[in-house]
Amino acid sequence: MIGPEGMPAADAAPAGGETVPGLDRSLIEGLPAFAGMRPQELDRILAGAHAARFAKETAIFEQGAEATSFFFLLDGHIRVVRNTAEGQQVIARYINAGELFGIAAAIGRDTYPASAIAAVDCVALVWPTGLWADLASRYPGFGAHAYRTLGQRLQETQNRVMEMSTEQVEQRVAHALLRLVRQSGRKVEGGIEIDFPISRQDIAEMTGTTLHTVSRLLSGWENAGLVRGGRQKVTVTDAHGLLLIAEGRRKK
Amino acid sequence: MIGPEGMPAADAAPAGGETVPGLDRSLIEGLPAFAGMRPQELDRILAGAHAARFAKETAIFEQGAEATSFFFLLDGHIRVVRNTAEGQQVIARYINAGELFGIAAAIGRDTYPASAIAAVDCVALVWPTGLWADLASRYPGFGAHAYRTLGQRLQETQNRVMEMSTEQVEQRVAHALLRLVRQSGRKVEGGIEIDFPISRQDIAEMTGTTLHTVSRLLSGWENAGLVRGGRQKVTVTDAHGLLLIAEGRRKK
DNA sequence: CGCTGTGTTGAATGCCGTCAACGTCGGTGG
DNA sequence: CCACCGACGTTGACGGCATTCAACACAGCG
Repeated sequence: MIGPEGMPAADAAPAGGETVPGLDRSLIEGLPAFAGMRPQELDRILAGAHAARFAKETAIFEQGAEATSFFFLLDGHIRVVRNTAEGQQVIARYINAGELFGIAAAIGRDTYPASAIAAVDCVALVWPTGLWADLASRYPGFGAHAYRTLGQRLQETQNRVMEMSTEQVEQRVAHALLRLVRQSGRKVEGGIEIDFPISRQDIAEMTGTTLHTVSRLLSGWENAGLVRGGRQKVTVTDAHGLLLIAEGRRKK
Repeated sequence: MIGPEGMPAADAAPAGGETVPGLDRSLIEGLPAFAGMRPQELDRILAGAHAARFAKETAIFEQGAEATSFFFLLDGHIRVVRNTAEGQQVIARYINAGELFGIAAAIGRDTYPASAIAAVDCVALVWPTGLWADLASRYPGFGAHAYRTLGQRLQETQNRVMEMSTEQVEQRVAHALLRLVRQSGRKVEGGIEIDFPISRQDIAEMTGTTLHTVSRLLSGWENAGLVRGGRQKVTVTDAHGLLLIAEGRRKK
């Protein structure tokens, strides 16, 4: 985990945050997105960025807004949300520390296709969109990593379409939980806990169901000893058992 | 439409087809994917490719196979299909003439994430995967177009997730039909026809439902004068009426 | 100490998947 | 050319899963 230590607080920062002088290359060196770069290249990349804090439950950018920046999450967890014309919302994915996000520029868009909400207090690097082409071409490894990320997200999204097409709600929720603990899990005694606050409603919006159904399923699983619930908290205590449900091979 | 005329037939070609000498740059000049390139650049790009024919209902590549090539569809329509572990299949999208496909290389994959099946007889340009990095960096416009395409597909896929999360089957099928006629429609008297053979089962696999439900819906819409059906054929006769259904604003 | 957001649980409705049977078209081979 | 056969399509009946409606419990916070 990348801590915000030494990061000057920029409370109530405007979207895009405030410029923070003296970003240290140790923040990003060794991370996959910046692999294989020499120290002075890292400095050059950081020279175009500033760091910003985003308080829990604030929007980092909004769906439909002009894509003025792209981001790299240093610390925290972000919820990417899409709103339908009718006002319903769907959670597209969660972003973890170490991932690029808001890279509309990379795919030639000029507005953000979704909103990004800080699930907890977050710290991110922010670059102006105009720097994308420059960075991607000057540091091919960086661009390649970004496009690989994009490809992975496309594939994950298609997996989700497949799940929604072929599986029952119970299996989809189980799959979603397993994905969450794999991508954002934190070991605690007795299981793996999802590392950020997540409500039944959130899980419902990830799986295309209702909070009622999610609540019922979690209650049942808790009785069966597969998970432990809590307010905006889920701990998986028997990942293997949950996998059986996810794959529809449960006994009953 | 780009015709296969003058294209030497390469029946029973292996995946990847047979090399066809003398590809003419007129095949691709003026197309968005190759916009802004000088004639000799087009020739250079074509020098690395060969053209191949793929007979209707044959596989151009298979999910999980090593990604040895990437493709540009000159003529025809391609069905991109993903298979679940349990043997069910889901149609990820259709590819039309003028689109790149099989670009696993662009996102750093070494196997194809889905299968590509020729929905009709097709003609495609084929490049070895190893040429991707070269082409994308030497001709930035080409790379940018490919990544834009990728981004559009990601967004379409996410739209589909939203539809499956928030809409009823009836609306999803209506949306799917509208998308098909918009992307692959051919004007006929009395409406717009989907330009390739498509069965009720295919539509079901696009929308996460069953052929029975699709059949019932199409029958109903035919009685209401919105579409005309046929064996592996659908013609939309009242796109506006269908849009009302798609958006859930139908009278009854 | 009340208010709001979150979570739980019961009951009823209904969409749509499943099962079943039949009809129809088109290609193929005799 | 015609008969056959398999793929595709239609329609009815039934039932189950999950949403919807409703009521209540509980926690955190001002």
